[in-house]
Amino acid sequence: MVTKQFNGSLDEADLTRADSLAREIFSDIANKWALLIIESLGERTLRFSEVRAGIEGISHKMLTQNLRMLERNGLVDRTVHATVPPKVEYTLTESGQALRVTIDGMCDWTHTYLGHIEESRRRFDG
Amino acid sequence: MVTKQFNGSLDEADLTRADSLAREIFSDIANKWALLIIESLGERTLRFSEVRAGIEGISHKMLTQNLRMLERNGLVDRTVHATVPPKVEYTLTESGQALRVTIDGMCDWTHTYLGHIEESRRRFDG
DNA sequence: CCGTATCCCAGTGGATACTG
DNA sequence: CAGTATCCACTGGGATACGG
Repeated sequence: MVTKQFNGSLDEADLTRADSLAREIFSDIANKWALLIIESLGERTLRFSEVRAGIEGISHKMLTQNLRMLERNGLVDRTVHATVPPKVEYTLTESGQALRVTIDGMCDWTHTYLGHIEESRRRFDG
Repeated sequence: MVTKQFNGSLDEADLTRADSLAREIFSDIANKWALLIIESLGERTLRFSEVRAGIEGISHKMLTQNLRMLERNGLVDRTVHATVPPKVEYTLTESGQALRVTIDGMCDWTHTYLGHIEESRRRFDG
């Protein structure tokens, strides 16, 4: 980008691009299944079927779709073992681990405020 | 719950209930719009229309719906000023603030790994 | 076992209009 | 200005089947 040679910082077009990219990534990742998959993988390496078993209610399709998305964004590594039957393993990358830490925070939050939330719901619903 | 008097910990039924509740809360909150609303509110108090202006692409309906949900779960306070025209203000509660901290973490993460992600996508798509 | 493709329905969410 | 309701297009996501 030509304007960069005139100043060290990003120009407006770059900022816009970076923002919209950030927003796109956020939209990819800020969904229930993606977060649950990351949380479920944790520090382990799991097979497709094991991830599936660990997440109640996720369909085959949603799991595939989200794992692909996470792989594309570099959050999980996918290893195919050329055996019969095939065996495919998933594991979090460094960036995946980094995100997991923040998701752990969300989970902790949920448990910390469970009581508050239940009570708030009762008040609201009544 | 009767069994509680026999031991200090939660019985199985309670655990199941707490888990499914936690899961339900997680499903409520782990969606793009809810997270963006919380992040956008930050430490400020904003009117409905101001929140809307701050979040590109959110529809009137989605904003209302998510604000209601957040209010119900006790993450935002809603104050109606009985003026003409009406003025409704939203602000994060203590629990909302606590969750915001973890969402800030996700945003930081996004910006930290922006480069990694872009490159990973290029590799994947090619 | 894992992945992709196809079909199909239910529910999400946008647009619009009306109320307080 | 904010909320609710109605309508409807659309797609998200489940079920299923087949391929590697």
